[in-house]
Amino acid sequence: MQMQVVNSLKAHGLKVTPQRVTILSAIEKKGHANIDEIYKEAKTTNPTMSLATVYKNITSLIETKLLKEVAINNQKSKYELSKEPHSHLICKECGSLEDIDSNNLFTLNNDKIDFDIEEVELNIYGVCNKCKDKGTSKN
Amino acid sequence: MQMQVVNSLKAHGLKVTPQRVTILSAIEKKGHANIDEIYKEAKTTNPTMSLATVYKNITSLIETKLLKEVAINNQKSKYELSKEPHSHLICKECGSLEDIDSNNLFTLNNDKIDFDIEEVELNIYGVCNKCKDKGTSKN
DNA sequence: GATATAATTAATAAAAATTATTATTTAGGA
DNA sequence: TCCTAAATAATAATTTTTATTAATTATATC
Repeated sequence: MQMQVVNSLKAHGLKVTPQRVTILSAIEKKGHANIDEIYKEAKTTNPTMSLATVYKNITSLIETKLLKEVAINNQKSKYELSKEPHSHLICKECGSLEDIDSNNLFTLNNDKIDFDIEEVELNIYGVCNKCKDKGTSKN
Repeated sequence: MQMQVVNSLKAHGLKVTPQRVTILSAIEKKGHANIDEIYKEAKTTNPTMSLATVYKNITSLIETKLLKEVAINNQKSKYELSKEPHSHLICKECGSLEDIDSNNLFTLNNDKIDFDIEEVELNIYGVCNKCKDKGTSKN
């Protein structure tokens, strides 16, 4: 079995089920995938896998920070294994998504990357000053 | 009527309907809003407005670049009026979204912004080299 | 290794979100 | 003002996501 995936589940306090191993392996194989792609890929290994199981596990895998959601304009969210901070090249034609290293990103001007950039978007997630003052209450 | 909104619609070749004016005004008022928020706000002005109309118009307003989708992890997409390139501060507690100027962003280290940054994400949209070579075919 | 128990799963139903259909209305040009 | 294509409201249909439940299973403890 995928020892890396198994250890990762254990390290995050999740039971090691074949479904979870399959889901994580599917994502690992694909790099990034949306729910349907994960489900389809997972079924090749585990044909009895239920779609609801995929949904439920994606949620808990995100909660335990094993996975990361990548929300994308005009597409269903994709999911990736948690890894070093990085950015994405998202193709507006085919929808493909590719990791890029964020480190040397700001030498991008000199055409080192074969990609027609149409739009650059930086999203900063965190906790706003209101919430910081209020504790953890939702509003 | 909202002259600015009316002119904007005309300039983008869309018919000026009260529904569209209402939708754009609602977004303008809110700054950013998801479908439900737009619908709710729009109904205060136009109580007979149909939800399907909101969906359909959001689509055409995005197609004509009058609106921009902001896909967000763990939330429904929000929509904003097209404007100068900028970034967003997205609160993981309350889900609030605030514009920030991208220009002086990289002096951010020195705590000028009252926001606990947990994650910075830069998404670059465009056309990949494959699609560039292939024309406009989808795959 | 066997057992108890809480968590997980498959199957399914239910709910929520989005898109399609259609008859009617309307915006904008002739 | 009239014509026509586009837009709308109402609704149905579809798609996506979540909840329910009985059966199964992972794992901790013996």
